[in-house]
Amino acid sequence: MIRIGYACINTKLDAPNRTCRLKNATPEKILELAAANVEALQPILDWNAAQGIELFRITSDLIPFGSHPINTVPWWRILESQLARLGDFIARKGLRVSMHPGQFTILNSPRREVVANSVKELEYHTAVLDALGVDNSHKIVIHLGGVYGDKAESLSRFVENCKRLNSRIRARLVIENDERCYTVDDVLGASRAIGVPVVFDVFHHVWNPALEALPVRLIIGLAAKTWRKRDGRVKIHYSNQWPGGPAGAHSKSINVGKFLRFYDTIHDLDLDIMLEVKDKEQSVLKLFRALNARQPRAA
DNA sequence: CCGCGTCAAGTTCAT
DNA sequence: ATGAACTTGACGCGG
Repeated sequence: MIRIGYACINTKLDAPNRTCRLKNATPEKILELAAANVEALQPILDWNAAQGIELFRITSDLIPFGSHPINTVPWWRILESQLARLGDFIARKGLRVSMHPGQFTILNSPRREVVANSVKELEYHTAVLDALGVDNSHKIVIHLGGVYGDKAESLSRFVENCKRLNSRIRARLVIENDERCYTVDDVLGASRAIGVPVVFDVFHHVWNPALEALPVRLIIGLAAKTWRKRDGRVKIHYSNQWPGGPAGAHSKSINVGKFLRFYDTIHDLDLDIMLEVKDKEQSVLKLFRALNARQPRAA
C-alpha cells in the first residue's frame, strides 16, 4: 500500500502557524503562540483524516524559538494535555507525523557551537514528538550536513556526533540524501555506521545521483532494509523540479504525469511518500484524483 | 490599514 | 561578492 502526505502547511485552512521576532519574544508571548499553534494542529489533522491523508509533517516552528535560550517556557508541561490529546488522535486515526529540522541543523560542522545548537534543535524536535506521546515510527528527518572540503572526514564527524546523541533522539532519527553533498549511497553508508533508517529522496537523487546502475525501485529496496519494525513503514520523499527555476528548486505543484510514471514502478510496495511542493495538500488531492480515475480502489 | 523589508541559526553553488 | 536554494511565510514597521 502506498500512502501520500504533505509538509507543514494546509493552504486552504486559514490557520497560519504563528511566530514572532526575537526582539519581541517573551515567555508569555512564546507560550501564547505555542498554544495557538498546537491548537491549530487539530483542525489540520481532522481535515487530513477526513480526506484519507495519513501522512503529515509538523512544522519546526510549532513552538517559537523552540531551541533558543530565550525560550524558557516549559511548554511540554504547560501544553501537556493538548499535546497528549493530539497524540491520541494521531494514534487512533492511524496517522503518521514527522518533523524535519531546518538547514541550521548540522551535526557534522567543524564548529562546536554549530553542532551544539544542532543537538539542541534535535532535542526540541524530540520533545515535541515525545509530548505527543506518539511512538518511534514518528520520525525526525535530517541531512548529513556539509562537506567542508573533505567528505570522508566530514562523514566520519557526522557518525561520531550521531553516536553521542541520546537514545530518545536516535530512536526517532532518520537520514536523507541531499541534492548537493551526500548521495543516497553516502547516506546508506552512514546508516550502516549508526543504525538509523534512510529516507530516500527521489528528487535529490536526480540532482545528486549514485548507484546509477540501479533503478530507483531497487535503491528504495536498499533504503527499505535500513528500516526495522519499530521504525514503522518505509518512507521516501518525492518532488519535481520547478520548471525554469534554479536546479534543485521544488515545483509549485506535483507533476501528475511524472508521478504516475514513478508510481507504476513502485505501486506494489509498502511506502509512505512525503511530497515536497509549494501547494501542499492540493498536490496530494490531485494525485488521489488521478489514481482513482485510473483504478477506482487506489490509494 | 496595507505594503513590503526583514527575520535565530549554516553551507553550497550559480551568477 | 551576492543571492538563492534548502521542509514552511509571517511579522511588524512605516507610511
